[in-house]
Amino acid sequence: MKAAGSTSAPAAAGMSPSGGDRRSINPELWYACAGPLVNLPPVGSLVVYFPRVAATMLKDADAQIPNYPNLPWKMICLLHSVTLHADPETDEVYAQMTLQPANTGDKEAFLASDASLKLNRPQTEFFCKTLTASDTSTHGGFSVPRRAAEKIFPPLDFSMQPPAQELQVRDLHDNVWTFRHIYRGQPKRHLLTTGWSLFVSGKRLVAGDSVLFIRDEKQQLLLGIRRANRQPTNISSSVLSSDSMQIGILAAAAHAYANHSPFTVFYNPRASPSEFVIPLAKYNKAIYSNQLSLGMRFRMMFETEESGTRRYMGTITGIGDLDPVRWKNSKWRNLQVGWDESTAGERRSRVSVWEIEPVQAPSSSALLHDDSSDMESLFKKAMPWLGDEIYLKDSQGQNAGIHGLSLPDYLRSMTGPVVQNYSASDISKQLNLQAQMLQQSNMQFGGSKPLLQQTQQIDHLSK
Amino acid sequence: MKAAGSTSAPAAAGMSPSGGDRRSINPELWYACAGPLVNLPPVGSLVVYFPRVAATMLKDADAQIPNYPNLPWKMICLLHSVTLHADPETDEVYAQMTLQPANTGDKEAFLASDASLKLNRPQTEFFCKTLTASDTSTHGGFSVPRRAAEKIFPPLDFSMQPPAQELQVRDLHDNVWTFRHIYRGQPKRHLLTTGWSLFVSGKRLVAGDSVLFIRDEKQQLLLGIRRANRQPTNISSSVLSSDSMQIGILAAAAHAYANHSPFTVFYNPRASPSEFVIPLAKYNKAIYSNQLSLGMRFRMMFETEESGTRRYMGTITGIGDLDPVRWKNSKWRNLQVGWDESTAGERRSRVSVWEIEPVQAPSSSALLHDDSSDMESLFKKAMPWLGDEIYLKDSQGQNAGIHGLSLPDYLRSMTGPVVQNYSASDISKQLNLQAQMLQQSNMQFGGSKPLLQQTQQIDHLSK
DNA sequence: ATGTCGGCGCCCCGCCGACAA
DNA sequence: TTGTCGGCGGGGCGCCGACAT
Repeated sequence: MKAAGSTSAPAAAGMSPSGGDRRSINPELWYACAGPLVNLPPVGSLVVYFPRVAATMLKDADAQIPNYPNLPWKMICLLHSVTLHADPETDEVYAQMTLQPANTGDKEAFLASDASLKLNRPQTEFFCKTLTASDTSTHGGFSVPRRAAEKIFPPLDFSMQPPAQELQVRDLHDNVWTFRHIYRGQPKRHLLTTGWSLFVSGKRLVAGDSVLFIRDEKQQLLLGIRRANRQPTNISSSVLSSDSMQIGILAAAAHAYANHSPFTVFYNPRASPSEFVIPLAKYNKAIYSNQLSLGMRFRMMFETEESGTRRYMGTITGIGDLDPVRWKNSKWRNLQVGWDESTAGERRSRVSVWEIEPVQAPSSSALLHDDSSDMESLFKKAMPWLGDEIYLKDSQGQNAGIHGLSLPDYLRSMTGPVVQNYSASDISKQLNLQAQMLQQSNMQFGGSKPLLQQTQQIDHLSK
Repeated sequence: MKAAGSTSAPAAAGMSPSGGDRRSINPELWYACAGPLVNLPPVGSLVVYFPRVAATMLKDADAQIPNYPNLPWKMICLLHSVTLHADPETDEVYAQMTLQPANTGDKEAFLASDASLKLNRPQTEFFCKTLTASDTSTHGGFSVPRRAAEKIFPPLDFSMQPPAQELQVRDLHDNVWTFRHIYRGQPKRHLLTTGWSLFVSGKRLVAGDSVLFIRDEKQQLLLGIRRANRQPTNISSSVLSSDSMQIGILAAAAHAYANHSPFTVFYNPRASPSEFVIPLAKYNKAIYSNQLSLGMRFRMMFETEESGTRRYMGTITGIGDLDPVRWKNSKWRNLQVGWDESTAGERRSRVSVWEIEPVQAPSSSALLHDDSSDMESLFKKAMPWLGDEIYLKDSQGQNAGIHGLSLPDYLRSMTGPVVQNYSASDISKQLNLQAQMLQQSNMQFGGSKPLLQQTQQIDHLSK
């Protein structure tokens, strides 16, 4: 019974080449690796792209690079495509997005942008564990947290002594890893033994890195990794100076902006401290409906140790551009904040408006007690972003207003032929934002009626 | 005697952290890894930079990238600095160069460029071996070629049975590797045993990769690696699209060209099929003194399997730009050639003028039998590049001539105060090219007299 | 519930000469 | 001269429960 090595598990545990090299990444696994806060905008929607933020992600200093005066701080773009990737060496996940500078006159795209406000990332059963020294040493296997094993792994046959099974798990590149899953020890516990050390050495995992198992819709087991935050590996190696990379990002954006031509950006959710591609509707909503003031309370979502989420509360302590000269009117991270639970530099001291959720004083709402009577001001209050700065030619800080799309036009566009592609309930979901805000405005148009009809009525009234 | 494992070699063989992380790369080792043909121009010299070639190295296709009409095909630049690097992950060697667009009026720099025509890379005792399956398997050690061991390693004490010693070898990052060097077997041979497999796995070497040992001037052993040509790992991963990288290279060059500001380029000698930074004197000499014609015979240097050099002979079969439209007048690889020993696609079918050595018909020389009598035409023949296209504003193909530097001025500049920093013999070496050519022109100014004096005499005569 | 450790069996790493190319 | 192999000895990989937290 002590014959430890006499396991009948196949010796062929380990990586298998698995044919298709360029197969597409499993989105559920990609999102799981990217973390709970990541939510890519859908293809076909409008987004706000911050080229200078993207450039800054590479390298903070502003050395000998041109400043591209004709490149605006933000560009409104149509998101043509999103491709999910994983670095074959490191398994680092990243997304490739094709953007094209666009007019907000693209009605369908604007609706899609609104639609993206609902969470459209796949929600999958998963668990994530940070590897301990024991997990990564060559001395033993992987200790599976009890809840995790019961939730994700196929149930063991407890009539066996000890209960054990072989798990086949695919990684981001569709390589199959084989592990022996056994329930043993005193007290009893779930362990991955045979095959585990090959995985650790193959992926070059060290204590502090995380491993993550999910069960997809077909009950297949998948696994991904998240490396601990190491020192940011010097990007500028062997090919291109980081200066040239910054210039490349800025020049590519400037060229695309001037020609309305498509271009490509890369987004690495775990390496980038912040996003530089934001759904247009999310941006507009935040900019125009959050009444900002010093001392205002807000909540903001953060990722927890084990890939969960939790909200922290904070207070706005300052409003102003990060750098008054170079970042004038960028509106990116222009809020200075303090946190209720402050373990000093743990959380960022600057955030962007669209990252926070304002905390409403529960007793009163400015909108509720507003005595406006004419429809137009009601609209302005309900969808205030429609009036200002919806187009992108504001690189110098002046708002330019909507080009070629009046307020009634925009509303009519929502009921035009394009919208007919959506079912009424789809529209209802996509316009969820407006619906909530309209209802907040105390406009009694029919309670729970589909919003499409509401909008049609509004359209008529506003003529 | 069969006690194989009872070796007294320390078990601590392997990598040592070795403190200083950012210590500078050993130039001898760097050049050895770079290959026998690589010869970086010296700091302070003038070079010709081909921005579009540098961009093309990344990616061949010309997708959505702007064409930068104001960016010339070649830029004459002052080489401010050269830093040698090695990728910490792969040990791939590369160089970082700071360039600044310059006038050829910089006399000192022009001289330095001439000086660079002599081989200034360190010549070091070394050997290079391509690893066999046995060398990289876990079954055994490394079989050292006899000549190599005798030339590079410290001599063994052959009174021992068997003769053996411990070798301490530093890699590019100054990590120390310890190997047991033993002379044994029947027939006798040199082997590296203990410590070798740690090196192979640590560097992730596979059969086909090469390892390279050198003994530097202080009798220290150093080692480097050259990986076999694998498929070019997709550059555009996780940070930047290859489009943006191309744009970055072009825009950085264009910006620097417009502002005469310094910029940075990276040169990877083993990944780049060709150089895009050429000493100005080498370029000019090739362009203006090689009388090109169809059918002309030439020789060209190639790297051999084991890091040696050999010349192949070929014939010019065509003269013309690579792409008549996009690459008009680029002069880069504008020669179509055939090779005497042709194993089909083994050698490139297109080369640049400065890569080849024309084969002179030994019986006659156009210069020798020329009957020109006036000095000016003699100069034109001796240093023909002085008259034409020495400055860089020829992006559209027209030559622009020297700006602000007449022929006598240029010659006088060679004897001006700046030159006083060099000793007479230094100058003699640096002007080696001109010396040879002047002598070819049959100008009898004093035979072996230092060239500085020759030039002064010329300067007087030309007034 | 789970991280670390001592115990220990056996796999395979790695050193050896034989042999052939 | 040097690439590959069979032989084989022992170090360490890796499976086990004990024990602590």
